[in-house]
Amino acid sequence: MVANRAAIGRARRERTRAALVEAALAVFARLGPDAPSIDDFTSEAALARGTFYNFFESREDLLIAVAITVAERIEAELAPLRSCPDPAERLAGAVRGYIRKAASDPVWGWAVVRIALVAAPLGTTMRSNLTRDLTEGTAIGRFRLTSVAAAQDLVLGAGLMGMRSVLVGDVKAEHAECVAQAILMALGVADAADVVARPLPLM
Amino acid sequence: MVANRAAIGRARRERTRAALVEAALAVFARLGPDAPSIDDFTSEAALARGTFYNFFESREDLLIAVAITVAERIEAELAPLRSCPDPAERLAGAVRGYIRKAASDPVWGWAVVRIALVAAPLGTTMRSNLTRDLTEGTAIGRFRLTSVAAAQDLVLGAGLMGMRSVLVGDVKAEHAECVAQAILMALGVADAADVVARPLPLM
DNA sequence: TGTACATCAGTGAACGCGCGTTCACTGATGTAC
DNA sequence: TGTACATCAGTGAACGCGCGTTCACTGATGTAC
Repeated sequence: MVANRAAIGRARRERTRAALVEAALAVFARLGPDAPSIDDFTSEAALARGTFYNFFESREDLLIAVAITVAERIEAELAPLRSCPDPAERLAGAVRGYIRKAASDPVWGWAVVRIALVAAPLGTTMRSNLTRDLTEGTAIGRFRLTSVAAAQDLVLGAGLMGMRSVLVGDVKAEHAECVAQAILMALGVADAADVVARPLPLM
Repeated sequence: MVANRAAIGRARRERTRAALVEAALAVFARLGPDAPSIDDFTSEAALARGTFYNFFESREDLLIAVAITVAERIEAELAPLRSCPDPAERLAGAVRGYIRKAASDPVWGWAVVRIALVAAPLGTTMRSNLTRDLTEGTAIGRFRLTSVAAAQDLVLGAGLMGMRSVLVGDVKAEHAECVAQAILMALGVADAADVVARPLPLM
């Protein structure tokens, strides 16, 4: 019994908060950002309704917390990819990683598909690496683009729809690679097929 | 006073229903598919709340009616495009048409962006012409695809994100053409830039 | 032409459930002596 | 070591508003004579 009361209390609070966020992730994945009630979250987490207000001010607030968690989870898995020198491989790897993770963790996948365009922290995270890869790839002549904004729309839109198809389920196993390859072709990458054939360096 | 009562009543009902659908279009565009209340629709249309139930059974029901209207509106404008012999030009023209219409009619545009993936009639309409163009274009060697499903995801996803960017507003005037060109490149169309440079045959 | 009647689209008050929000309380756990 | 006390995370009953849904009614308009 060395730890003092304050630290123990903080740890307990932190665990409860995490349970609430995890439950909310599942609820948002199932119902989208606007439909769920406060009770949906707390009963999913097996907590009393009043507990919600010990941690969050509004549903919006909780949505942001979920978006941060969802983003952190995939970015951690994709970390090894960031050290790859080829922007084309990094970009394609990220697309493949997101789609593959949607397939292996559908709750996470549905959460992303449902909230990515609504919850700022998630959308921002996805865009930041993308912008870097696009500008660097253009600078070194790896990509040929008419417009960075259009390329962003294409990568993000195709990626999200790719995740969605995998989640709905009527699609073959290499869907992630097919989508990634089509995206690289749009960016003017001649060896798109080769880049996509390489193994993914995941955590 | 030749028309009989029944016909007059039907016409009046039809006008009221149309007003409700039009109001709902604006409300869904503003709030998305799940957030609005019944009162949001009727007060937007300046009708009594009870009137809603004279025409629709549920919000879901109204959403479907809106989706049909939204789809019909753009398909009518794009009708001349369907007689074009080149599937690449048809597909690119549809993408350009959707994005350009989002720019010129933002209420329509936001409605599409918000409900396309949720309301079946709209998504189905968008997919049906797309599938036809993709399979025909592949058959005659105009497109080179690794996967039709991946190409569908790419076109639909990029198109919707392109519309969204135009609606959010931080994008240049030829965004529609840039997105369409990138999509054609993804489909292996060598003369993508030329195809996209041609004038759009709209109604 | 004028009047009395019939129809029915649209109204809005009323009901009651669901849900957001509050807050006095519980009981688990650490601390003092 | 044992007991009394303090803290505070989590509880859940209670309140009341918002909103979905119903339904008796209104009044505009067509029809009969």
